[in-house]
Amino acid sequence: MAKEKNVERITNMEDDFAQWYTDICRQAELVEYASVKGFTILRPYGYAIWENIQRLMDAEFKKTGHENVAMPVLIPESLLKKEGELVNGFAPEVAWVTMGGSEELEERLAFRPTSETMFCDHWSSILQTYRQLPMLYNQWCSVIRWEKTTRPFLRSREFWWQEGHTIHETAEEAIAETEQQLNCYADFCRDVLAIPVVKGRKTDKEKFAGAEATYTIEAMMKDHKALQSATSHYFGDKFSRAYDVTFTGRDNTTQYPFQTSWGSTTRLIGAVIMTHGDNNGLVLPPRVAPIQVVIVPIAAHKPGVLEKAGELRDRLAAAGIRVKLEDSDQSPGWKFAQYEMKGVPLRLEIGPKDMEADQCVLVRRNDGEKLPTALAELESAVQTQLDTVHEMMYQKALENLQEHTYEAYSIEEAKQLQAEKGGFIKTMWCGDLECELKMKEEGGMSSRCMPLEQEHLSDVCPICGKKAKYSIIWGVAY
RNA sequence: CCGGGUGUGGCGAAGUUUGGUAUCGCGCUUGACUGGGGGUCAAGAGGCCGUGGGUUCAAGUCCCGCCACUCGGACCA
Repeated sequence: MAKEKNVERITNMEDDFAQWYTDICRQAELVEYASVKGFTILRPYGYAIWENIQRLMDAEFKKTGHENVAMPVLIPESLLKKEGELVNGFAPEVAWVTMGGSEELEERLAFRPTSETMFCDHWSSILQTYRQLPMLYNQWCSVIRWEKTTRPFLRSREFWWQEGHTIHETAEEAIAETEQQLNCYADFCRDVLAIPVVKGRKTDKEKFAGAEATYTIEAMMKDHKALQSATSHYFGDKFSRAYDVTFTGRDNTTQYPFQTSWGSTTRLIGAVIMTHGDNNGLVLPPRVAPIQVVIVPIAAHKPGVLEKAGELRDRLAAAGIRVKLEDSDQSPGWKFAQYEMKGVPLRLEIGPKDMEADQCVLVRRNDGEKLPTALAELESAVQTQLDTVHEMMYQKALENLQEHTYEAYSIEEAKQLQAEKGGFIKTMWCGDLECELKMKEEGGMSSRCMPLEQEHLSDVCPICGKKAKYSIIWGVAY
């Protein structure tokens, strides 16, 4: 048997899922801990995934007319305090700047935990007429929240994200924007990350501080826990009023615009890891994989092998595929294991035997299938396999989601299902906070969302027995 | 923030019970042979033992404080 080297340090996900996750983050060279507690460094390979997410998602935002801006990283305390709920929601986790050089500042400045206030402040100075509306802004940046417990990608004191902020003339338009962006996220997860999600609305308890409504997409990880993967908020005119953002309407009266915000973060990378990864390491969806095909030459010293491998690399690169020729002098077996750890969707093996037959061998990361492929049709075969891998990954994740979603008709049943199987538990709900708290306390689950696709499971809330208003999903969340 | 665990070359560990001047594997460097699942051999480089204090002739080892990471919980998106 071959000796195990690097991978021996990866914990099996069945033994300890949390440790498996941490091992992958480090072994696949995605992140490293910084010397500031709770902060992480995104290493080149991890950042490359984020760059692909940014590039593809940003293109979607642009299609619907959004423009990117850059706001200051610091927010004056007085400005942050103008909207009460937002302040209360974020107060425990705001970091402050109190010194400028050696001078104490007259007013302390908050590192942005989110930028609603900055956008509102800006709009209050530039908005004059309904003709300027809507304003559809987005920014890619990092924010700081002083979290107590941190984990790579899932929760850290600084994280990278995009935050969209828009204002509209009417409530209807703003609500439509909120829905559009939620759908944008859900489609992105499906089409780019191969992650199925449940779209829904948050309960009052779980919604964003200051929002009128918060919409969410919830994904299920391989350990059957829930991960909130993006959110979209409708604010009504609450912030507009708090920050005195006004415009002159069509009827020549002063009006407050209606506002939305929506965000997704590097947490999406955590979702990718826990949705697709296996005991050999990362499994990356082809559309965001920094390397889509790794070429491993076999017997590279034999005449013509490296030249042929280089030729194949050039052909694939010319076809727009992200390809890497692994021509180091490591053994082929080492390379196989290494690029499996890094989740590269396709491996291309080329050696003397292949060259005689004018073929190469493609190997899929997700299922290990080896596919002898004629060199003549390499580009199309690779493209087809990349699409196949994406589709297979999505289907597998969808099965996981569906097979671990259960219906419950009593709190005992919900409790038992969660304890024995985990996953999403669907019930009806009366809408009362007490029942939500009871489910948390007794069942150990928080509400994930009230799905947009509402179902009628029964007439009553299984927790209190009163008339049910909504169907709702419960789960243990990250 | 509460509770458990862990900090020893880049990584993983042994050594701590019984104090005596740091060991092993991997990785790294150089060279040769190899090459279709983590190859072989040879010669090398690399360590203020997380940190601050204390006890002692002597501390990786004993005592006290602190810090970081990690697992679980609470809090939180």
